[in-house]
Amino acid sequence: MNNQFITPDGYTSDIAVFTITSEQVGEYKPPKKELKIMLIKRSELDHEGNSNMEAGKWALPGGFVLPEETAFQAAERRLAEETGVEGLKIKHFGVYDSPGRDLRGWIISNAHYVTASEAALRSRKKTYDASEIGLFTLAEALELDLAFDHRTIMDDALWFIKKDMALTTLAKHFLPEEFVLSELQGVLLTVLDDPSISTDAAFFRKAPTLPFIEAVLEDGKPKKSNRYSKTPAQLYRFNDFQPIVSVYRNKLQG
Amino acid sequence: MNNQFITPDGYTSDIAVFTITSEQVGEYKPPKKELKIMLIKRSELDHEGNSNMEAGKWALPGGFVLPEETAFQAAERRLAEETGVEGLKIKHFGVYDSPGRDLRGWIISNAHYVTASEAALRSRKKTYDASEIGLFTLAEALELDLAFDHRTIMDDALWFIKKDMALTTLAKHFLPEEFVLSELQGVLLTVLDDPSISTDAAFFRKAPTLPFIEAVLEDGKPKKSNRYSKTPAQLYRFNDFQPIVSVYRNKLQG
DNA sequence: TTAACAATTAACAAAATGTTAATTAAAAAA
DNA sequence: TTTTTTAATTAACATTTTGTTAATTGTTAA
Repeated sequence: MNNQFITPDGYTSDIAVFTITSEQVGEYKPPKKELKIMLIKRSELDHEGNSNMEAGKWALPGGFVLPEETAFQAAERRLAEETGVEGLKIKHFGVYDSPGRDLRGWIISNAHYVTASEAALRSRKKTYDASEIGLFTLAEALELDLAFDHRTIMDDALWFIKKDMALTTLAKHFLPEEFVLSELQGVLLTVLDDPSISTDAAFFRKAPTLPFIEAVLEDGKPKKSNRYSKTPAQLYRFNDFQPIVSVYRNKLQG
Repeated sequence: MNNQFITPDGYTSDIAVFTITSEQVGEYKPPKKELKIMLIKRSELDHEGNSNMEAGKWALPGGFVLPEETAFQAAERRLAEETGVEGLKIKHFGVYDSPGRDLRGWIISNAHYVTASEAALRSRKKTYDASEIGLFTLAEALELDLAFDHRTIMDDALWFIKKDMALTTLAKHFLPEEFVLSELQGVLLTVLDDPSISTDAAFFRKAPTLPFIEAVLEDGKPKKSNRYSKTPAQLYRFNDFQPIVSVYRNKLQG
């Protein structure tokens, strides 16, 4: 087409990949869980040997969207290219288009977040070397001088993760297929600060009644695990129930 | 800059403007409220006299984003240009970038929704003639053959309106500064289907305890209105309380 | 006066939540 | 073998919230 429209200089897809790592803190103890974000270190030269903008800085993975794909597909493609993993939950959460955000020109970033289980993460580690890709706690990431406006994008992504963790069954994507309640609790507590979750008695009384998880059975008997405790703990899995909440129905916290 | 990146052919900002109209159904009765969307009819010729793509079809208002502004600012600008109204709540909710969505080329749409009170709507009507701009009920709008993928965008916008109406104090933007409970109830019922809202006894018992609204006082006395009833009804206003809900705290509906 | 009617309020039963204390099961120590 | 320890429950009960039905209130209009 002829240039009858004012056109941007580029359209990129950026991805904030989050995972929650488990650190064994002792035998028969629930592991310490922590939210981490995956960042890449921008190389000095691009594919064509030209020096790279913002080289050497840490940044969100991503790249230019191709004309025959959507930004969502580009995110899938880049994730597969960079991590070798497919099937992760990808969600668009914002667009970054402030003039001057990228010195290369008028470049629009379509931002996504991804929630990956530790298992997915493990296969990633095989495709990248540690000098180019890293997993950072949020505290660590806040110390870094990130490329472009990726600091803002990361902050916003975190906000969406928190919101979706509270409002949806997002926790599912950080957990194995079958999990015990303390694992769910641990995942939730990495981003949510709520006494009804952090108080064991309250959480363990309420959790088994949550309509979107169900106890796993084996030969008709409750399936239990000793992964994290001497006492066998009931295994649960998420079902397809989509919970709905409303500020006009439920008790509210500020 | 030189074209070292693959570039889109255009970047647009589209706006789904929603309002809730009140229809007087009788004296001393709560009016019938209905959600409506504002659409414009695409003219045959563009500003330069060339024939317009998708001419004659109804479409969301919007337009190309200029290089020195964000899509959000473009939405503000276009709204002001088209409706003469400023200060409306504008919210980004999605990006539409499927190849082929616009026959003119690779054009990315950054989509927003706007929630306008009827008052804001009234001033709009002065700046546009009825043949080019229209307010449609959602039922009416679904009958129309909308331009581009605006049907999809509109459907998605509606979904976000419903979600935000349930999860935030979005209703505020559809109401006057001071309102009676039946007005709030009416607004909510235009998009939410919930017995705890539609059942008068339940709603009127719960609503006065909602932390994000407060009774209006006048000279230290409750301020009341006879707008919609013979019995004076208490006036309320929204305060700044930001309610938080969670699927792990509250009773859930499917 | 009385009927009508939206807007409440009252009263009470039913559910859900918060909290403290007990119980359970298996490993590890004595 | 017995006891201790610890995470994972379960029990019990008080407190809050919610759902529901029935009454009350204040005003207009007949």
